[in-house]
Amino acid sequence: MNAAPAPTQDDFDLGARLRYVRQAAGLSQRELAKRAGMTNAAISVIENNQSSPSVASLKKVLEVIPMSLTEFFALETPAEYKIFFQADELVPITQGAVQYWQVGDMRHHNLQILYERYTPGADTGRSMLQHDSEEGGIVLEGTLELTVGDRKTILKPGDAYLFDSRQPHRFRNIGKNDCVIVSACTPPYL
Amino acid sequence: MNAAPAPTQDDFDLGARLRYVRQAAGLSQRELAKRAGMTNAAISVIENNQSSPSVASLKKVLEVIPMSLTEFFALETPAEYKIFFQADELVPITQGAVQYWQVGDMRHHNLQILYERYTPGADTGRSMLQHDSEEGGIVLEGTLELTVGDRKTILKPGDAYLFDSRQPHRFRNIGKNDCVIVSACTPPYL
DNA sequence: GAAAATCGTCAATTTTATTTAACAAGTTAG
DNA sequence: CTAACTTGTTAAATAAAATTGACGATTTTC
Repeated sequence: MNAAPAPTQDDFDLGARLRYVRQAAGLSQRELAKRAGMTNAAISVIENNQSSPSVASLKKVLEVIPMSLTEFFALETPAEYKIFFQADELVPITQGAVQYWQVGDMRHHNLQILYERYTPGADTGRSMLQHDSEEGGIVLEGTLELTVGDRKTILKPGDAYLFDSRQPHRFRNIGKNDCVIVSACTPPYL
Repeated sequence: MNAAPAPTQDDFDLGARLRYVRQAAGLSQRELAKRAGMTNAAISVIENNQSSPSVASLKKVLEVIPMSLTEFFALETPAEYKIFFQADELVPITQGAVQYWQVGDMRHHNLQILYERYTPGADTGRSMLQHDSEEGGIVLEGTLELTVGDRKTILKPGDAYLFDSRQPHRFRNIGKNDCVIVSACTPPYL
C-alpha cells in the first residue's frame, strides 16, 4: 500500500488491441488490409507484435474501423480490465491530511472502492463535502467522527455508515491513532 | 454548412505535437534522443514529418518526457486550437427534427456557440429541456415559440432570449418556413 | 572577438517495417 | 468427399524508418 508507481497505463499490448478492434468490426486480416491499402501479412505481424507499425500505418488501419488514434490509445479492451489488485497497485490519492487508495480506475466503473487512512486529527474539512453519489463504509481502526446533515456520531472499528452524498458530510479522526476505513461510492467521487 | 465529414479529429500534426512536448520538457533533440536510446536525426525527421515513427519508437520517446501514448494522442497543442472556422467546419449535431451546428469542440471551451435550424414544426419536445447552463441567442429567420418555465413568447427575426437553463425550456418552430437561430450556452450542453 | 559548445538538418548506410508470394488448416458449396 | 474458398501465418524481397557521420548556424565561454 505504498507509493504506487504513477500508473503509466501504457504497458498495453498493441497487437492484441488491434486484433480486438478488428474483430469487433467483423473484418478479416485480409479485408482490413485491403481497405486500408496494406497487406494481410503486415496486419498479422503487427497483431502478433512481431513488428511495431508506424503511426502512419496504424492510422490508415484505424480509418477503416473507423476509430481515431486518440480513441485507440485511450481504449481498454475487456481483456485488459484488471479484476485483481495487489496492495501496491491501489492508486493513491492524497487530499489534505487524508490519504486514499482507490481500487482500479474510475473510467470504466461506476463503483469506487477506497481504502482511507486518516492521521490523528485529519479532517475532510469544515466546509462540508457534497456530491451526487451514494456512499458507505466500515471503520477498521481508530475513532471516526462522522457528520451527515444535522446528525453526528462517533464510529469505532466494526461500525459502519451509508448515506446519500448529496447531504453535506464530514469525516474526522478524533482518536490518538490513525483511523482506517474501507468505503464505497457510486457514482465515483474525487 | 453541409454534412461536415465526421470530425475524425486525427488530422493532427504528429511532428509539431512531438516538438511541442519536447520543448515543453525543455529538451533538445539530442538530449531527448539520448535518453530515449535513439538518435537526434530520427527526432528531427519525425518532427518535420519526414518519417512516421513506429509506435515502439514513439513510446520510447514519450517515456522520457514522460507522457503516455494515451495522453499524447489525446493532447492538443495550443497551436492546434482552431480560432477561425469555415462554414463547412462547423460540427453538425442532429437531434430529432432540429439540426445544430457547433463552433469548435467543447473539450477545450466553456462557451458553446450554435447555429440552429428548425424545420417547420420542429420542436425540442414536450418533455422540457433542463440543464446546468446559461443560454441566450438571436433569431435570424422564421418564427420561434419559446417556452421558459411558466412563460411563453413568440420571437421573430431580430428578437432574442437569455435565461438560466435550469429552468425547463422548449423551442418550437411555429412558422411555415425554417427557423434559424444563433445561440450560445455556457457551460456547453448536448 | 574567437574558440568551443550546442543547436537543428541532411545524405549515406544500416536496421526495421511492409510487401509479395506461398503454405497449412478450417469452412462452405456442390 | 472433393473442390473452391476462406482463414491466419511465415520466408524472402522491397520500401521505409532509424543510425551514422558530417554540415552550417546559433549560443556560450573566456
